[in-house]
Amino acid sequence: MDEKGVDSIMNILVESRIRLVIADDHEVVREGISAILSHQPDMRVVGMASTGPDAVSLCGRREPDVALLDLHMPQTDGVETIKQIGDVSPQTRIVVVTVYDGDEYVRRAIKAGAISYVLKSAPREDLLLAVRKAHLGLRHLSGGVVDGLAATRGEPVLTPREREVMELIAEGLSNHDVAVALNVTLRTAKAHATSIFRKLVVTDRTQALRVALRRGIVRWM
Amino acid sequence: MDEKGVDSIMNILVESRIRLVIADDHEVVREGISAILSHQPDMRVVGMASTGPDAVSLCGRREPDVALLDLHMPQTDGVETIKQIGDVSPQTRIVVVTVYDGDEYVRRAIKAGAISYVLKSAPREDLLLAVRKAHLGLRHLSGGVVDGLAATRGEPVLTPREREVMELIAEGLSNHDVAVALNVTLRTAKAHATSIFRKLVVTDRTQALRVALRRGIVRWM
DNA sequence: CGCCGCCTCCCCCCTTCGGGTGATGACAAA
DNA sequence: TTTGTCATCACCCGAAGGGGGGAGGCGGCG
Repeated sequence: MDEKGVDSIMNILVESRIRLVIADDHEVVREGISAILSHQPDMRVVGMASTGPDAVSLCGRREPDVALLDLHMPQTDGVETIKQIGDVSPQTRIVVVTVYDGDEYVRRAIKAGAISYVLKSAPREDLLLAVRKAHLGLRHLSGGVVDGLAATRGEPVLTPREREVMELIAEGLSNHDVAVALNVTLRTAKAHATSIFRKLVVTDRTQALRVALRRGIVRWM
Repeated sequence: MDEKGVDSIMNILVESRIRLVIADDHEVVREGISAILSHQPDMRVVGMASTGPDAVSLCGRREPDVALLDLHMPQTDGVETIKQIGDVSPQTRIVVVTVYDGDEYVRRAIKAGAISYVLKSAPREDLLLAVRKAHLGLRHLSGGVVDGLAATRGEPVLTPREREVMELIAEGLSNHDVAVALNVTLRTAKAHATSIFRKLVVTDRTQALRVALRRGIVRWM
């Protein structure tokens, strides 16, 4: 093979690399993911962002094959960001990379359009596999995530109204204040609370807050 | 200057680099910190660990100038790890690198022997500055951390017993169960709870849990 | 020494919470 | 249509939570 042939093959290889965008508010994490991925011969990081809106506009401009996205960024609703990226760059597969393994986070992210969910604590193989599978349109979930989902499978899910009440409880509101906030009577607020406690298998609002935080039913800051 | 001269100067430079150990349970974070620091001409990463005990033994073997330590690692008490590193490698300066900005975390880490406290969300300059200052024995705190400490300065501090009660409350125990757990009467448990609520400026245990989590008075998982 | 903070316990009082049980209308799926 | 879920509201009632005040022992500290 002559020089030209090698060159064109090289070009094809470079051009066919998986084009990646990384979005995370922690610089060390961006650098870490970038360091791991950009050493892969079949991958290429084409942009990084540190906020949700930046990530959206970046994906709109670069239209990457895969976007790695942290759900938790300041002034950013992770789920909303996923949807917006889907709007501006429909062919981009979104891999959520985060520390949260609450099953509600996973559920919502997947529902919003994310194809995969990888934990920051996962080994790098997991991350690499998720990216490559995502590029092929295949779903991939970190081990811990799958366990979490399996453990809660079949468990009752909070209704929208109940989740709303749960969020107010998580903010420290009493049943009375919840009732006022939602423009319902105290009885109704209590009924929702009781239903929530039953579903979360707890006996009071403090325990409910614990479970809701762990499960990702309410977000923390 | 001849070749040999250049070589020996290079050797001196390399040998005089700040020797670093990185401990974090998230591989992407380890890689990120490593990527940022190892590109600095005056720094050199001599080891990485992913658990507290590993970090301790690693510091014992390598005796680095600076150890970057995440407070939150599985099966690991961050404060205890700091103390142990101080024991096995007294000349190592410990820089805590973490996501938590609760002032109690900072207080405890500093008290246990950490010289600095940097947030993962801080810009890389902050991290680099902290490492260089730590090497010189100078304290450095991330901006957000300083604010957090300033905001709570002069505020009442929970007594040891109160913190103990707060932790039980955070685990979802009722006043009665707290009393049983601590082998005191219900009145005493309630008295502690009341005192805690007054100090945290809240009206009930659910709000107390919120504040305690945010302030780092109790740890989450 | 006296003072103060901490921990312990006690009293009374009222509010809030949570369980049990039941009911209504709305709306959607089968 | 029947069935089911959801959201709303209701009653009773015991348990728990929380505020107020007070008090004794104990240890540190000026």
